[in-house]
Amino acid sequence: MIVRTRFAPSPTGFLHIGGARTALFAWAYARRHGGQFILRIEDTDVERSTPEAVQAILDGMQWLGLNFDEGPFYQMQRMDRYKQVISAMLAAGTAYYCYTSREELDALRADQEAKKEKPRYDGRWRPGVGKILPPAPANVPPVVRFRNPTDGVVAWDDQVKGRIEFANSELDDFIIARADGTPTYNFCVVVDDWDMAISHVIRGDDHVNNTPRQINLLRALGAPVPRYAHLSMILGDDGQKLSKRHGAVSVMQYDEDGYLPEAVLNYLARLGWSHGDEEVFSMEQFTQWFDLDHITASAAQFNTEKLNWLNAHYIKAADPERLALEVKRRLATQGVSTADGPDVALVAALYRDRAGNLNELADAVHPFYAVVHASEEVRVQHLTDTARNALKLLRGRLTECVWQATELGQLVKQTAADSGLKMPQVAIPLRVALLGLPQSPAIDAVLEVFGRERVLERLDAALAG
RNA sequence: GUCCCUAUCGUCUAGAGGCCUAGGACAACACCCUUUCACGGUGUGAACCGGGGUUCGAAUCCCCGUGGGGACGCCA
Repeated sequence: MIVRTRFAPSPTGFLHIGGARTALFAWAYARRHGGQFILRIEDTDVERSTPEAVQAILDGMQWLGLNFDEGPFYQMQRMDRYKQVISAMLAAGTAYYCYTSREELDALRADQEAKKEKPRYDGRWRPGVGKILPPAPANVPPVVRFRNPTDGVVAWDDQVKGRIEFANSELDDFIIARADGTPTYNFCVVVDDWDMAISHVIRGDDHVNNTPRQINLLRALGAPVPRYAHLSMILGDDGQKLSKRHGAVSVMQYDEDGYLPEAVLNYLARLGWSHGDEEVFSMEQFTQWFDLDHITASAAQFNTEKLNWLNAHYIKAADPERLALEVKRRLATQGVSTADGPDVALVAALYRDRAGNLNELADAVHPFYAVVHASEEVRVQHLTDTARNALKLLRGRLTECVWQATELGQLVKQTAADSGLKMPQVAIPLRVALLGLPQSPAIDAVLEVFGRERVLERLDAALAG
């Protein structure tokens, strides 16, 4: 069997973390089996779909590197096909016109709710042997309903949840085409999955209840039934359902917040799926390991701390040149140019072990390219008279020496000794003088990367102040 | 209300009847490293929702309860 999976978002908002994981799993499954991954935009809700949302989804997919082999397909461009199938169903008697108005439907629902029954269509326009239908009302444009089987059960072996069964008596004759003729979701999905030869439908858990309807539809059409895998949802950090107020943010927000895509991907891969004790792995590994058998059936809570840890891990391992690009991009938005300073990759390499995210990295690197004045408190505490004297002594020695870390470190150490001070008593004031901060990576490395000229410049400015 | 799904450390999870005195990771805590701040290293504490079965034996299978989630649209 050729594996063909799809990701089918509706463009009513950005690509959020839940959608991203669904896309990731569907993508990985196709990759794992040498199949195809298809992107399909479900834009039949004309009211809420926007081109901006389509773009946002595409951007999110691209940032994550979830490349698709076919698509994007747009359902709005497939209207002719849907209408053709609907006519065929009408002709075959597997679908029928229903003239029940929205008002009547509301009344029916209210009545059923009052009786504590499950609200559903009562089949009043469903044709039946020996059943006399009322005359079609003149000015009511009809909807088209699917003639769902009335008895028996629909069942499937869900690849993550196991066997699921629904009694047909629980299902009603749902609408497949609106009064204006446009097809509805459950219908479009079925026709698309059929036409696109989707072998595995990997999607959110919220679609479990749609599955029996879709299977019935597929059968009525004589189409093959794909395999289904329903992923349980992702809860927010606080255990609450994800919503706009609770962390359902765009994946692009993670870019903005300084996350590396591979960290987000790795985190998402482990949220609801596992491969023994493996925690840190590349997408190459993931696509070799991924399977549907090891997906958790229950909902998972998002844990920002673990994501942060992974992000820091990937930053430590990242190529300094790449880090430099990210840092420059971020500094540029703050109006800071790195053109006149030391090589950004060298500075980034100095700081990558201690940055939690790319924004922190950019902030740490910042003082190398723009004078950052130490706070009054820091100056008073560290730039004492004894410290200043030591720095003056050091300054003199710095003009002549070999500009190399080990050498520079020795010099600082020697200066401390000559001034009757301990190493930190010179190193810390030196950090304050150079970077405006009492902490930095090893002072010898900082000096080396910073360069003689700039070091002397900053030292002079600090000693003059 | 009805239907469907689900339940192992605070969190993500390993676990397919004996390998479980329940493993790993994040977080927490302690110690070590150290030129500051970090990184890192080592170690500690921390869980099978409750009740019934089945079985020689259950975290694992079944039933009930409880908790959590989803669905019940001319939304997707």
